Amino acid sequence: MGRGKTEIKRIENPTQRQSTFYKRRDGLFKKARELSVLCDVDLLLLLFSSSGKIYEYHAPSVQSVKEFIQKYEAATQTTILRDFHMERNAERAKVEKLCELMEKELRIMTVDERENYTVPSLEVLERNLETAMERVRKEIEHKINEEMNYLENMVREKQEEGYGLCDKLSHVQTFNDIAGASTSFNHTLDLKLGFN
Amino acid sequence: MGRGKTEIKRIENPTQRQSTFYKRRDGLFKKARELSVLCDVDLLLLLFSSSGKIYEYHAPSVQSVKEFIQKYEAATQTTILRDFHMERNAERAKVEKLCELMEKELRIMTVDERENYTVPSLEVLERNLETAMERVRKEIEHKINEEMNYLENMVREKQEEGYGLCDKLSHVQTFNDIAGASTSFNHTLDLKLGFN
DNA sequence: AACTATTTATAAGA
DNA sequence: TTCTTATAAATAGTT
Repeated sequence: MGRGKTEIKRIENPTQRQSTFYKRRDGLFKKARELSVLCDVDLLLLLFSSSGKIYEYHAPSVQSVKEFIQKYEAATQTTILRDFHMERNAERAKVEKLCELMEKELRIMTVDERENYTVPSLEVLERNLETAMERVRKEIEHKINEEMNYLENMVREKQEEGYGLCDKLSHVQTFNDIAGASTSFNHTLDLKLGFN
Repeated sequence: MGRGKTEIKRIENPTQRQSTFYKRRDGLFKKARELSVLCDVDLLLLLFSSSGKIYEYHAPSVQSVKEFIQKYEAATQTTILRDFHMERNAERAKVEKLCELMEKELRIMTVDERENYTVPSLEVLERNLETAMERVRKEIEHKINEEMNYLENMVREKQEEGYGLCDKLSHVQTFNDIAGASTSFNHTLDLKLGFN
């Protein structure tokens, strides 16, 4: 368009570049708006001019940049989320195993070192240890479940909004069966182990 | 443009809307590219078609959506992206805290119940306990690090396979900075706690 | 910022 | 979808 054909390469003259920037930026924003209105498209356009200024446009249907990007993330980062889940589950299993082993070792230790204790005293000790471990394990499980539910809900929400990955190659991965979830971490560790 | 003037309002006929979408989407992406090249602009364009497909364009100078968003975050003082790393670290810290608390509680317990033990015996016990906890903590740290490395490698691999979002218009998102990672799980828990 | 000669985008039709 | 083409729209060069 215009009085001469323009080659698409960086305009070296700063004045001309600036002038072209304004005109084309306005043109681009206008086109973006038209597309979003005509075709019912959710759209976000962010740009930094060469001088570092930010300009942004988002479709009327889009509430905020943040909202939009999070949608985008949900649609594209499913893989990462899934891995995150798997990792988390593995980690959880490991922590549980650790706890079991700790319990075991500690029990052995206590028995070994207490030959002269009375049986009732040993029983009390053992019961206390068991209670403690039970609580610890429950607490861990609880926290992990919370976290899982949180993540699951987040993903489901995004999904229900109808966002998916494009075309044949990238499919949204449904998490329904991946289980997974995450803690809201709103609990203070309460590990009073019941010995007092 | 075209054979008739078009009013800018939602096109109700789905066929026509789809057709217009393709044409204008291509036009918009072209304009975006031209602007970024001509005027040296960092630019990101993301859109969801009404059917939920994602299309994206970012200027050649932009490595990835993530990188761009981080720049945007820095420039606007906002937080948009979920930080899986930080979440992971937070969780790890919590597990460590758990372990510490367990250690503490168990130590209190042992002391409480052993008034008639000799001091050297108590010291041995305490030393053992400490060694055990040290190992447990190291083991956890080690496994988590392994896991992180694994994920990191996996993500890098995927990237190199040229994994991308849709067609010519959508660019592969580079995950360079998403870091991440995960364990290869090739270790057997070796938690001989050193009491034997 | 404005003005236009031109180029470019695209609506409608095939 | 994709192509063709008449026409509307964008904009380069200029003031």
